Amino acid sequence: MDTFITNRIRKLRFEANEMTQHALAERVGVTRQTIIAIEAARYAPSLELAFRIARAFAKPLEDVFQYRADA
Amino acid sequence: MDTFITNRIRKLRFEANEMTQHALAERVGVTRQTIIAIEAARYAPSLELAFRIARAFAKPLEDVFQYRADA
DNA sequence: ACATTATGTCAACTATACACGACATCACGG
DNA sequence: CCGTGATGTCGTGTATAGTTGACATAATGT
Repeated sequence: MDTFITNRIRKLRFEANEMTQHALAERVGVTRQTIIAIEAARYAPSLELAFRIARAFAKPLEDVFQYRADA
Repeated sequence: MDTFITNRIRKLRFEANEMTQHALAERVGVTRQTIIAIEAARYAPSLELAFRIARAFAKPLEDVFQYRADA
């Protein structure tokens, strides 16, 4: 169960000139705690937020978030 | 403002041998009402469900769901 | 005329994404 | 030694995704 969504946000933040969680949060319009929770995969973002995060990194969505289907 | 996610589910259902809403719902593990609401864009699916729907059509996620960013 | 299938609506509920404030830790620079 | 920035936790509250059951309607078939 857990969550079936993984992500590469932390990696992409460091590749993107070491963008901080706070900076990313501001860019995509959520709070710092939300970015922390998503990075830690405590929960998956909404589809809309996933799109905004992917766009913040100028990457296709499936490059940032992966779905592992062992349902 | 409404929702910023649009989708091509209805079109893809008919292209996929006229798959019914009920059949799609079963394939992705949600109820029929959920598919109706998403098709009608009354709300956006979760990221996880979006991945499952895209996979049901064997399409990349961004082929099924679009984000329009006039926030 | 009746049954069935596909689509849609409504209301009440549960689960979860996200906000907000407070507080803790660690690294770094002055 | 102290301040600040970056990361993380906890608790509580709100918004929204998704469920369930009931009911409506149009289209098709027998």
